[in-house]
Amino acid sequence: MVEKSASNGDGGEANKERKGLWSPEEDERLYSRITRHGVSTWSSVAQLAGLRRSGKSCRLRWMNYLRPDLKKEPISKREEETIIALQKSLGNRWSVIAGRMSGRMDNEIKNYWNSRIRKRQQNTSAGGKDGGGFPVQGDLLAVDATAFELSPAGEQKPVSREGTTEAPPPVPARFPLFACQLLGSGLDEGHTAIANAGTTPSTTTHENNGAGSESEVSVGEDGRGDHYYYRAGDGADMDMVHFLSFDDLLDYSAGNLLVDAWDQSAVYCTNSGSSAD
DNA sequence: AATGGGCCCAACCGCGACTTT
DNA sequence: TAAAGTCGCGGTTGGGCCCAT
Repeated sequence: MVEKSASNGDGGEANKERKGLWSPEEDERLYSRITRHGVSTWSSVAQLAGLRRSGKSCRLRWMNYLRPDLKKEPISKREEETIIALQKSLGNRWSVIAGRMSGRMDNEIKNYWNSRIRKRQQNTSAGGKDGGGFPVQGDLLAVDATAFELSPAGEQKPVSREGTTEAPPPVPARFPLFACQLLGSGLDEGHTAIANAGTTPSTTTHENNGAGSESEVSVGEDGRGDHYYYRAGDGADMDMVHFLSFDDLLDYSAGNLLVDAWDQSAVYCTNSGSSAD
């Protein structure tokens, strides 16, 4: 499908639209054009930059490759966990998932999912797990997607992804959100705690997407400042939980909550009812 | 060193949604 | 209100790289 441009050379038909891989010169033209003049419409960008590319192609190139805020490094384990969690909750809504991750584009996430995670999932299923074959212990379980769409007092306005200079929304000192990831066995799939914790310690309920039931948990500071503990009301079933600081959840450069922030260092055992270091 | 297979990723396509005229 | 233009999304493809043989 990807037609490796036979007419790459300038000696080709002048009006023919180019396809295939982008040359460094084309990248430079597009980058310069957008950084200096912004984007009115993508088709005009192509014209004004002197590119024989469709507006669509220009948009894709900018969004997936040239944008200065894109992360170039490989997707981390944390990001992978985030992708898994959000895909489970949101399905293949890659643009929405990408919108919740800093510096990643839908295409990249989609490719990552299709080439690695999905295959691993298939392998896991083939390996004897029934049903979804997913998740496995340690994975983030079924985040309630709506929990990540909290819009505190309308502070989160949509942010254009089109390379505009629009200022990000104001940053509250603390975001009233807390989340934790279950690491151990004992709870049904779907347990993820997302709690309002404007005043701590507080008590709230945790979501149970799988079974639909709720039980009470307590939420409070762990004494280190930014981390919060999570304890099931019955205090018996949960082996380990995984904590996030509020700050970790935020990524205001993207104007969205950042879920890619599981704090690997903050794992606590609560089986005995006491948090451990 | 050659080659074949698998994997990764860039980029295209089709289509629906949205905006403008 | 309808038509045309544009954008954005998800699915898919195929070239190139890497690794095992």
